[in-house]
Amino acid sequence: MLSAVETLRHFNRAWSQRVGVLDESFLGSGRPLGPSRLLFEIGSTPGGAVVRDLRDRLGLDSGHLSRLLRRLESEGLVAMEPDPHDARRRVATLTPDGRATWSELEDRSDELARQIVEPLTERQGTRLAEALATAELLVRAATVDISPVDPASPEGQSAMASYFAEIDRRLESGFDAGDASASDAATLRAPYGVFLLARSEGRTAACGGVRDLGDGIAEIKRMWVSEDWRGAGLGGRMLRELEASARDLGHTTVRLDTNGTLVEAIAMYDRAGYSRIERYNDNPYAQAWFEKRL
Amino acid sequence: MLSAVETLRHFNRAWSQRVGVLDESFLGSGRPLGPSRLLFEIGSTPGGAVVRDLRDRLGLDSGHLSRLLRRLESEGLVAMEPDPHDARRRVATLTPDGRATWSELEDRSDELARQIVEPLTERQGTRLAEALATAELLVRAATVDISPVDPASPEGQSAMASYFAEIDRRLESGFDAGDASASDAATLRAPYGVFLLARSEGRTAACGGVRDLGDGIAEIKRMWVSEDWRGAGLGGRMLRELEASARDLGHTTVRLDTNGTLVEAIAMYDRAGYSRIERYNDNPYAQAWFEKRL
DNA sequence: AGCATTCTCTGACTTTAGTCAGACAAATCA
DNA sequence: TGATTTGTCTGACTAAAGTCAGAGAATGCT
Repeated sequence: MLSAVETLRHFNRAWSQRVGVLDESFLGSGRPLGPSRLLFEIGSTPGGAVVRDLRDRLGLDSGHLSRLLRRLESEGLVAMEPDPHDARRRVATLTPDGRATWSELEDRSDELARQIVEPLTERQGTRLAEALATAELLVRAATVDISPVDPASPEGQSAMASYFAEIDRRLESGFDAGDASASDAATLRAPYGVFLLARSEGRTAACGGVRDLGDGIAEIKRMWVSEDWRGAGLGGRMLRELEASARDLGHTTVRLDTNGTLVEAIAMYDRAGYSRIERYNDNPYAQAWFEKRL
Repeated sequence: MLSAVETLRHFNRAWSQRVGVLDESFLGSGRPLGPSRLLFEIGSTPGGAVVRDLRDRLGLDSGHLSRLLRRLESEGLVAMEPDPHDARRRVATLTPDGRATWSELEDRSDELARQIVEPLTERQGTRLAEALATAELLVRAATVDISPVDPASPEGQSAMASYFAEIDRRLESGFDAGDASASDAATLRAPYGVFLLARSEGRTAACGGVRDLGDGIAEIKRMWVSEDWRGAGLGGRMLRELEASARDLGHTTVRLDTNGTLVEAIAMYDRAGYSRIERYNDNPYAQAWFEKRL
């Protein structure tokens, strides 16, 4: 039996040999690969793509990208206009011609995928799809970027809002956030707290905060994992990151509370080595309280 | 739920973004990508790589490849010498320096894979490895090349030998091939027969033959799937290809016989729409006889 | 208001990658 | 044995990719 690392290397080799190479030759027919990829990326970004983002996503040099854009522009495939919110930025959108070319690329890419799936029986195709979906979820989970953000920033606020919305949906009684997000903005930050965001491809996958309760005790709050990410172990990872942050901030114990409805959360805390303790706060929504020594 | 094609496209995107790109930047540090890949390939070929094979495997133009080799040679990483069996060919082998550089590439590639696996828990790592192994098997199976070969050719003979060896191993009574492979070489070929080989990366994955029994009836013989390929549905695909060949050769019915020990084979014939018939030959090793109208 | 920063773009390159024609030697086929 | 084919190599290119410095406008920060 091969180790996970070896299996991954094997797979990568086989995959890039079969699919990757085909992909390139398919995408870049007529046009060189660079412009094709760029066109594809612009077309896949609803509402037009900011040049800056394209640079990050494709990992291109700014001069290089600029020239590629100019090329697509002169071919009449994309149109550039300044970003209304920030006149330094420029937004690239597809012209009708560009959209047509984009569709061709789409079709070709579909065709390629079909070539792989087609020789398989239906059962095998399903098995393949399941395996790839699992692998994708795990690989994405392994590569999410977890880093601290300002809880008052737009990103932070929007993550917090997602958390409140879910709690409200899941608790029978509903949930009234009140001015919670304002107070969080004050407590979940340095010097004794932190608010972490897990991001993947610019989208928020999970969040969680640490605040100070005094006496070396920290409290984990607002922990939430996006629907798309359930089952990828992201909750566990976030929890570990939060604990590590609490330790770094000088706390020796972490506590947290939760509602009985959130069964997955409770199971996770048990697994992570938390023990149940007596009520330590007056949170009306809490029904279980946990603690773990760091 | 996404279709298999969509899932595959999704996966491909996520994979090449995370692993593929990293891969390139890892492999090609210091040296450009082309020479690195070449060096890697030469080092992964035991006993040195024939230039011709490298060209096929890497899909390079002969002039281009020649120059890349010259470059690695002048850096003292590879040594070229004529192939003793065919003085037109040249064989590239790594020098000690080349082997050291190769190991670095290996390590870096390992390191990359580890970066993906590491953030996962052990259970998740195992799940990922299983998913990738499944996916790899199926993708490989989907992309094997099945084509007719001369049963007397070295490749054909070696496939046949694998078949005989397995039968001998699996039948309690053992199996005496006798002059079977000589007579196969005569019957499993045009105008009324054929011998198909399934190849993947130059290695034989499966084989099977069709011969003429007269009266529009064909017989499928010597069907065999390599150990490495069990469970990938390659047997079923080979069977379908053989039936198609028989049809193309003008036959209207196919028959085959098998030993009772080969239970997977029997199950496959049942699934593929074959019905059991009376003994139609005097094969002493056969215990079950099947037929299917095309 | 002034200074540093961000964003995009152009100019002026260098490196890689890839193509095509043809030379030459060795092997294969008829 | 002579004509073909196969395999490698060089020459002479073109195209694509990528790098680096710096200009100029817009924004953010204090």
